[in-house]
Amino acid sequence: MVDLDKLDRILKRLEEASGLEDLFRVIYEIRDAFAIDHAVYHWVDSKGEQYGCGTYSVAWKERYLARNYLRVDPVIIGCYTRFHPVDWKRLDWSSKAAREFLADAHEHGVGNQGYSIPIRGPNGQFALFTANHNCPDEDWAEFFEAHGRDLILIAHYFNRKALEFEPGRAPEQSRQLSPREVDAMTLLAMGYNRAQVADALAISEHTLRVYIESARFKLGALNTTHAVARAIGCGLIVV
Amino acid sequence: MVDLDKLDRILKRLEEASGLEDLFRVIYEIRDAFAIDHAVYHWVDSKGEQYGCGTYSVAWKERYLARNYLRVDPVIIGCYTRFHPVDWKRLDWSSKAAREFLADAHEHGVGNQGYSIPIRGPNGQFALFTANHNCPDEDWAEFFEAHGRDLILIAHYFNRKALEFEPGRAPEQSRQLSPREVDAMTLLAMGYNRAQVADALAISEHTLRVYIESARFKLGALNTTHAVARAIGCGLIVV
DNA sequence: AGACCCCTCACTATTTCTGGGGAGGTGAAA
DNA sequence: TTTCACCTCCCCAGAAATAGTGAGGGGTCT
Repeated sequence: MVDLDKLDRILKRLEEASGLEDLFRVIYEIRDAFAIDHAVYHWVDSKGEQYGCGTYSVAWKERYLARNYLRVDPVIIGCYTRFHPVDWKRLDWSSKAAREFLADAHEHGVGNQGYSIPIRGPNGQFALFTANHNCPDEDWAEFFEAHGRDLILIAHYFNRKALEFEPGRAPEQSRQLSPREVDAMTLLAMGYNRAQVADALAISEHTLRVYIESARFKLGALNTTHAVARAIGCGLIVV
Repeated sequence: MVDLDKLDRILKRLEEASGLEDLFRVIYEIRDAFAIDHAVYHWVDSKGEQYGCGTYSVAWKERYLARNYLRVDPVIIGCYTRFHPVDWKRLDWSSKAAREFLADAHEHGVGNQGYSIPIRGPNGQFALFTANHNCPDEDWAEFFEAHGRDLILIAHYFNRKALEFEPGRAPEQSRQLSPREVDAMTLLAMGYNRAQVADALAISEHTLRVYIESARFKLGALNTTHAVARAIGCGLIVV
């Protein structure tokens, strides 16, 4: 087990990190401290932008992006609906695309065992912190039994720094919707059309339109569907 | 400082909790273990529903609900846009409503010092874990310097259980979309209109429409916006 | 007291989406 | 081998959303 001093040092290093390069250095330290093959922090934006920081090979990182694996990767898909950190074995690898993805990953040096921790920040920010290794199932179970808590803390501190470095994320209060706008977005997300929403809110359809347009404007959305998608992605409404 | 055994015991208790009553018991243990006046877990839904579990007096809890303090409380408002755990002193107490709220809270036994940890789960779930006490600033700074990490872990485990107990959050992976449908939903969620999506996917707009209708049918959605909302909500697409 | 945001309502013309149809080809699983 | 889900294409009429304006009353914060 990683002793407290080691964990302490890693968290301190994370706290003191002053740039993305520092994070990149720390991720290697984490890998070495836990004696695993790979440690990876993977930021996924609600806009679909992503930022990875990890010990995977450059070739694999590029391939991941080039093949748009973000939309296939069961780790992303699985963790997105979970709070609990998850062992890769418990994810859904049944689809053909997922199996091909897995095979491809193995060929690029990704180990067979994985443990991923979902992390969420304000405005629908989402990230994953993953420990990856190549070993038998029993060893792996032992590993995350022993280090699960450490990894949660590391994931938390890592994301904290990553958010800090992310430009244009601090004063993002602009993305707040007024109560009426939230109502409108919520009902639209529930499948009602404008006439029904206006009726439900007991306002004229003209008024409703003003809300929708206003919300669209605030969210920087191109149309109603986009606005609803963003509102959900940003956690402004619940579906 | 709380020794490891104590933290260990609390986390174990949280892991093994089998009902909301258990959580209620554990929150008192946490308060005693850290020797503070209050410990509170506060779930806030984007719909405005809330669920509190803490050592505050019943009178204060009722007053909080009755006065709809959720919309006033600077702790909620401040933490909602932050990832970092936050000392109450660093929040914005400048508005009149906030100062009145604070005075009212003090009168109901809430201590002057607070340290709140924002926690987020899937589907825009949001909760706070708060440590509250009555003491001088220096003592408080020392407290969360010493116990910040413990509290993060406790908050994480607490929320994990709370999500588990929440009905209607069961794994609902039943509805799967075909790759093309996922593409279509994704691009629609990104704000493209049908012509643009069809163009991006290099298919005719008619074909695209078949995908959208098919996805709509599979998701039991009433229209495109609804389908996109559900696809996001079910984690079928990443926005 | 002025600035600013929120809520409410109105018009017109244009573009886009929806809900019914029908039809052929491919590939994987049973 | 058949079945079944998937991908691709087509028509049309009616319903819905969008763009570009406008205006007035209410509240809150500085």
